[in-house]
Amino acid sequence: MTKNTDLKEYWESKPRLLPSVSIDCVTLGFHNNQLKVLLLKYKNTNYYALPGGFINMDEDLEDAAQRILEERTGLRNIYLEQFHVFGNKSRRNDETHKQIMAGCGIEMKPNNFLLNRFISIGYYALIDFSKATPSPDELSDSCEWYDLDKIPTLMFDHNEIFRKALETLRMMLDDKLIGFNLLPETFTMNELQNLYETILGEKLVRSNFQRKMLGLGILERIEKKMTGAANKAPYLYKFIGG
Amino acid sequence: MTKNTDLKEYWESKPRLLPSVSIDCVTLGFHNNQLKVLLLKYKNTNYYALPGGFINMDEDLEDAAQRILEERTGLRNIYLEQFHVFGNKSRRNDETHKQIMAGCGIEMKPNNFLLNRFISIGYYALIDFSKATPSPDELSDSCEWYDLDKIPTLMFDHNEIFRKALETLRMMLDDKLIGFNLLPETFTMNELQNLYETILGEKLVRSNFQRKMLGLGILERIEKKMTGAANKAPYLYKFIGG
DNA sequence: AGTTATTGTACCAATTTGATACAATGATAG
DNA sequence: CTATCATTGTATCAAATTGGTACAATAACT
Repeated sequence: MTKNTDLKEYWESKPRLLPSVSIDCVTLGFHNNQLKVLLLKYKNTNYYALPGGFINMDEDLEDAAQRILEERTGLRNIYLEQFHVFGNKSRRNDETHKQIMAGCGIEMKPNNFLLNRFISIGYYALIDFSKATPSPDELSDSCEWYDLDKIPTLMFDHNEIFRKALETLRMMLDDKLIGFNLLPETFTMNELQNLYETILGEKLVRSNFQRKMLGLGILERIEKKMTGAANKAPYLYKFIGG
Repeated sequence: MTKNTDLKEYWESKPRLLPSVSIDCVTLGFHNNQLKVLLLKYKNTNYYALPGGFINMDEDLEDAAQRILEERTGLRNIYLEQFHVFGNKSRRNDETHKQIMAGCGIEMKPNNFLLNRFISIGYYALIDFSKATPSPDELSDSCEWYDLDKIPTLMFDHNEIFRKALETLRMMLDDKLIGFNLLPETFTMNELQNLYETILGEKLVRSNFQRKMLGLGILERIEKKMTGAANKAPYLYKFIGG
């Protein structure tokens, strides 16, 4: 499905989708001590957007979100959490839609289903950066990681959706112990602390952080990690859930 | 709109509604030291349900929830909070729907829009029990308060929706200081404590609770409340938001 | 062997929380 | 009019948690 004629057919003869409802995913990864978010750029436009999609008629909401994210990251069974529904009546914009489709060489008829009103269910996804292989969809020519302080202006209300996701993540971080989803199997205490500091946006005192994490009883100490640096080698830890 | 013919017309010629999306409200009040939830009972059936409704095409989500609740309680500008979207593909049941409509003397055609798949956005509402005047909708013959330990089996997944609402409320109670919405303008510290204990489902130590609440700096002490009981009279407090 | 930077942990002060105690106070009973 | 009673507002102290500093251990480099 790369030729425009195929695309056009695809978008006009969509399989049966749940009307009015879409999903947008705030997909976070952690790399080089930086929190990153996955964004699409639509072909031949300057529109950036969160990865998203629609729900098949015979598909549970959560399954739809998993499917959408698998298509963008290659990963299955992603940690994700619903955080808010965005449902203002004028959150979307017909002109933007038309330009995006035009960028793919598709002319949108006035009765195209995409021009109807949609609400969007926001999910945030926490994934292991090193395992994901981002790939764009049919309408976009890039799907890439962006540092949180370098997020461009996104289409519609996607900046607001992102903001709300981060706010929710911050609130849930201690409560649900979800940070580990952003790290590989094994990690050092320093990496874990950097992750927490990045999400919370504040410095933490090292010794207290270590005490707190070890006190939770959810970390298994694996072995020493010889870094090659001129200092004591840190332990590697593993998350033991439950 | 009380005659069946009118009703039938109403349900078959609905104004333009957002397809696939409904709203269900977990409406809580506090009375006689008991937390209570508002439930409907459909006419001539044994089906109980959370108050709910649909979204008009030109209506924001939040406004729709406010409208639905105003219709059931007579109150405007209710404190409410979105807490989850329930979107399993088989969360609703055609047979149940038909029975409910049949209870109102309406025969549902197979293509009735109500028989399509719907997702439901859950809102919880906290209201001043003494100010609400519950009133049933066209399909139900009662709209009443139920003690939390006397909730009947509800239709579809409404018991699950209720459970999730209460779980969310418990988590948010301290964080967002929302409990005050369940009390009248003025209240005693004892009433406030009873409310907290009921929501959290656990006893709290009186002196510590008082210290904590006063320490928040959001309570204004109004005057003594002479109760007529053989003891020291408590102060009345008022919530000062922000 | 000495230097260096970072790690794991110990330690103490400050703060918060849990639990008990007690004086103050409206009403009632004698 | 005084004694009694139940509940309120507040004080107090111990226990637990958190914030901040210190220090020995150690892997690699000089």
